[in-house]
Amino acid sequence: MVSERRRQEKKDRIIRAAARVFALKGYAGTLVADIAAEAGIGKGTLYQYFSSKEDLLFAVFYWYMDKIGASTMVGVSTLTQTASDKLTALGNAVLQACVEMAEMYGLVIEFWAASTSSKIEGRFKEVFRQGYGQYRELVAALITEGIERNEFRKDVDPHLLAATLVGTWDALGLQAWFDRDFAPIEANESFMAVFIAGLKSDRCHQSV
Amino acid sequence: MVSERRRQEKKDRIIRAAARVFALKGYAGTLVADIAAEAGIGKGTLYQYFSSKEDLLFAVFYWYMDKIGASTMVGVSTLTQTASDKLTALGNAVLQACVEMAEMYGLVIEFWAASTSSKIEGRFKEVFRQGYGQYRELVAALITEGIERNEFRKDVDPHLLAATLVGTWDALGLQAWFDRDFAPIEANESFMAVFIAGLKSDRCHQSV
Amino acid sequence: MVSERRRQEKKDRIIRAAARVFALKGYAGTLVADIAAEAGIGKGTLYQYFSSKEDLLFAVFYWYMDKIGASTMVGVSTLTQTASDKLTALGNAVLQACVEMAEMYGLVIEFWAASTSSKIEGRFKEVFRQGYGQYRELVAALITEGIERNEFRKDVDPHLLAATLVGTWDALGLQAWFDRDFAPIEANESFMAVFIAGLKSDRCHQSV
Amino acid sequence: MVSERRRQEKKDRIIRAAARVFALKGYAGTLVADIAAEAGIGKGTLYQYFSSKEDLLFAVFYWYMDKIGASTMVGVSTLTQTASDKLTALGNAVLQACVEMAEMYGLVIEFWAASTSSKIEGRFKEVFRQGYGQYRELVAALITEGIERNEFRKDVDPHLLAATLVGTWDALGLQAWFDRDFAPIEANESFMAVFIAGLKSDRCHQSV
DNA sequence: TATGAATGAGCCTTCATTCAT
DNA sequence: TATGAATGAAGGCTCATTCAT
Repeated sequence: MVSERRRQEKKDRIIRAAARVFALKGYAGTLVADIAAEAGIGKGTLYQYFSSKEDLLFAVFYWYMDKIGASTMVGVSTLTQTASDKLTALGNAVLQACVEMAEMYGLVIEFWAASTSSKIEGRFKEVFRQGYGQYRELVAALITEGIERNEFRKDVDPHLLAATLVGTWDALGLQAWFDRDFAPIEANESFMAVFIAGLKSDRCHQSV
Repeated sequence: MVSERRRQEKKDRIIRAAARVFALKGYAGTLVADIAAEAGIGKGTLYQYFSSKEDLLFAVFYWYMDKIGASTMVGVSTLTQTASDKLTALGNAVLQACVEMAEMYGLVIEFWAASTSSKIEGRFKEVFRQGYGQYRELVAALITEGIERNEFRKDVDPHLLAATLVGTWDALGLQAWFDRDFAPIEANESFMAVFIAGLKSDRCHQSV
Repeated sequence: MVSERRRQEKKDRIIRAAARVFALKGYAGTLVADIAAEAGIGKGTLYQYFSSKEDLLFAVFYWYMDKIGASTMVGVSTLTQTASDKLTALGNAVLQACVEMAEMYGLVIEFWAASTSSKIEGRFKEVFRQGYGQYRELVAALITEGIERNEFRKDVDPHLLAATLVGTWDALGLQAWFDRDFAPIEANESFMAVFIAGLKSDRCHQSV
Repeated sequence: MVSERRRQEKKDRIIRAAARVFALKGYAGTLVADIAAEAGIGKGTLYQYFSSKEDLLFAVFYWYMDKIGASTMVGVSTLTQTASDKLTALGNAVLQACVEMAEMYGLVIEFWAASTSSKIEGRFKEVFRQGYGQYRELVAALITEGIERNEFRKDVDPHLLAATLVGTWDALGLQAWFDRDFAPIEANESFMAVFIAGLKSDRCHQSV
């Protein structure tokens, strides 16, 4: 029996190969043979590590969510002072990850599409919900922090805004994937300048 | 030969049936037989109106874009005074359309996913680009209008912001589809309050 | 929709084609494509009538049991006078059916083999049991009739003997299939002469 | 190189393991991995002793024929006086072997089924023919002996009867395998009482 | 024109066999 | 020698499309 470590490494290699192919051709458009070829292994070998094409999609999904989560968390953990800066930096970090994995973004769409297919809906939706949930919590916490620090106006609902912000970043990532000329970070900075100004505006008005 | 009018009516009926089924089961998960059954016709008949399943997806796509466009335009055409109000109202109109066609939103994902499939990528991407382009133009025009009316600060890039705003609304619609408890219009109003405050904030600062 | 009658006719044609191929090549050795070719239809068509290869094996099984049952019953229903004659004639009728369907006998072995495969064991075994059960009942009834008519000795167990007789005929059929030079009917007449003499022997001894 | 003896022992162990698994799951239903596991060796090791799965089936077949033959011969060699007793005892010995190896009987069916598969038909059929041939010869010899000893009537064909008797015992064995509640030896004694009475009946009639 | 029975290309998956260790 | 990971040929089944009615 080979070491568990070797096995896991091979699984990872297959997952990354599958991620590339799924992202490029979509789930339905991908042949198991394509993935095997991309991973440099035989078709049968793949089935020693994953029980089905669908199972492999799940594995790619979890891997991707982890990866994105890690990028985001790294971005956050290295944040500095003000809530404003943290928010902007968080968005940029997420979008930076999107840009760096541009060719992977197609995956997200495949995941959404897969969550439509009734058979597997449940498994995907739940993890999606959790992933986005954590993410939104993080953003909401930063907004709340800003409010408590008297940086932001007090009459906003952190959770509603967080949901929207997360959506915005998602959409910028999507757009960057769709149109490689689009610069999502630039757009985000431009946007955040306005948005954060809005978050601070109440203090401004109060000061008037 | 039946009248061209009758033929078009039947095509529409098939398109709407296909839209429902695609939205529910996804493109890959949909059988041509499902669509025929939903449309109340025979499988063979369908091929007298559309040359292939893919062709039908295109038809649904065009139909959907038109429909969304119309909703949006209706929303815009009934707008009132200030650019701020117009922007908020436009977003709400779009989201209202999303909510009303909630069960159709799955289509958008299918369209995105389809645009990944290399075979048909081109056709979709172009129409997508055009649709979103028009939409962004509209939003950018409203922002420009606000700037010119001295309603908004002058140091923003209307096109960048427009791209972001459109993305935000898209994302809220997606989230509403994904989580039926999510209230996108409420979220949008909360968000737009902040965002528009930000757009006006420069004037505020200037006035200080 | 075609008439139910046409559909049933086609099903029968497929079943007979499948029976020929299964008998010739065995279940495992048979390709679905072989059966389709033998039936003169496309592979896909077969699946409009049977949900799987295994399902088709069941259909062949039921068809075969019916057919054998019918032959047997016909043989019995036209029987004449004495229980001795009836028994011999029944055996001959069964073996006659075996000879006529010689190329089908392989099926029986496939059925037995299939009943080993755990997945389907239950379905087969039960019908087998019933089929053989009826058959044995019939033979036992004839022996009982012979006893009551004072044709046969009274100290025999009709059911035990019936089980054995049925087995004997089965085995002669098997042997005839295995070795085309073997004449099962001749063997059966030779055997039944002795066996029936044995059944009558007690009376003979008594008469001494 | 290990001793030839060790090698043969290991081969035997594999054969017995294969026999158990083939009998339980059938040839087609058995994975080579199952056999290896049952034999407590690796899959690859198996191929150092047998060149293929089919080859292993042949080995099991020869092993089984030997084993059955041995049982039978043991039964015969310990037989006593009269031909009647010898015949009954032989049948009982065979059936006793069947009962003792009940879980192995499935093998016989697999062998029959395998002999249907055109690829290997020849090899099996020949050995089957030989095995059954020897067996029938033995029975025919006993019947002839009975005739010569004036124990049995003279107007019977020993070979035809022998073929039938062997078939009967085979069928009783099959039935015992199929229905574990069936008592083949009891059935055989009941049957042989009648059959041997029939074989003696001519003398009776002559004496009248 | 409308139908759905017929079709077969295409693809996922299995598993006997090989081979590097 | 022993192993089990790797392999890919083979085959069951699906489903978009065609076609006879």
